[in-house]
Amino acid sequence: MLIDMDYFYVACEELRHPEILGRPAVVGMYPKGGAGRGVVMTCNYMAREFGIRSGMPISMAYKIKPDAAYLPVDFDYYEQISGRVMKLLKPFAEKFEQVSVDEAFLDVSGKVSDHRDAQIYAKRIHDHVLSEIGIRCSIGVGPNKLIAKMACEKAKPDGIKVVQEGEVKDFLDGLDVGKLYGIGEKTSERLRKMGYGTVDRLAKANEMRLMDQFGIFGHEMIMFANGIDDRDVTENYDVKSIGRELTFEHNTADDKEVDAAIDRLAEEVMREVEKNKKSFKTITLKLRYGDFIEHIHSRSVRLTDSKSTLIDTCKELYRNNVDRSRKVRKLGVRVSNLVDYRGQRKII
DNA sequence: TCTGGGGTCCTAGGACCC
DNA sequence: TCTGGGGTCCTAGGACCC
Repeated sequence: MLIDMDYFYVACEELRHPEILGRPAVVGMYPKGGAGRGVVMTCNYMAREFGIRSGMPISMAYKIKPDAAYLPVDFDYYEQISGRVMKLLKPFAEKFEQVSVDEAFLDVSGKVSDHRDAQIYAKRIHDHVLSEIGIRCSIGVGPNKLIAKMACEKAKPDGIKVVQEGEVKDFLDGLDVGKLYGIGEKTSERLRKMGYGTVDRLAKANEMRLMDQFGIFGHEMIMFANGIDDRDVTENYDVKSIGRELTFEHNTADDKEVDAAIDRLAEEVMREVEKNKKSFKTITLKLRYGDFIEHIHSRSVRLTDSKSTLIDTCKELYRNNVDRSRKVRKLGVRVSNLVDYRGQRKII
């Protein structure tokens, strides 16, 4: 089962701002009355009726619907609600895997006997979340993660869709390849050019030809196109990297401004690193220039948990690599190669 | 209309070691 | 004189997902 909260961020805002209920509403990064440089993160279905979509520049949404409710993102608040939802969901599953703030896989293989049973079980979960938290969700049920996930897409909003083993082929046939999980814009364009525009065509594709073009991914795509997915629902997930980024209000070439941003980002990264009790080895600085081209610069150091090492390394990476002929739009700081930090002992 | 931020995984070349 | 194969780690870039 894949359970996905409907328009989660806006739904959270509706909980604490009931006055926006019944209005088109948008949660976005830096809304600033439509003047900010952010995008729509989530919008409710009323806003979607006007053509507003997540990922759309907030300025565009504002032109379409200036009188919608625009709210700034508050990740801490959404995570708090998310924690309550996940705690409610967990007992319904034999194995439970949270995949994002608003999504989780539940292995319920031993809890239900057939598809009717699954439908009833899913409805119980849906109603429980609605009554306890006040948020609606959509639920997809299938023989594996891939089908559950894609069934959930069909179920949205506020619905339940069960796809049985024998229905998988019918469910996938005729679907655009871009709808298949893991196949985005670039890959679907390439597949279309090769004559594999639909999932059923991809399912029967020449494997050698696909692997020649895409490597192991070519094999995986064919498996997915045939509805085959043997990924397990994995309970204990370990974070692999921690990062923070920010977009400047105006593109900049000012070292003082960049340094201040590095200080801030490093501060937040370290807070998260400490919360997760990790040390790190690799430091990555990301630069996006005014022309939208991104570059990353990284360096591995001795295993450390020191904020000053993080800050100094980032500033060095910046000075050694920045292209002075362009201005910087966005800056990112990330640490990876994480190792569990053991107790109070300093790692030398 | 002008484009966010949090992540994961894969690839490929080069350095280095045995 | 010209030359191996296996493996790991590092860096940079890119696709994708939510």
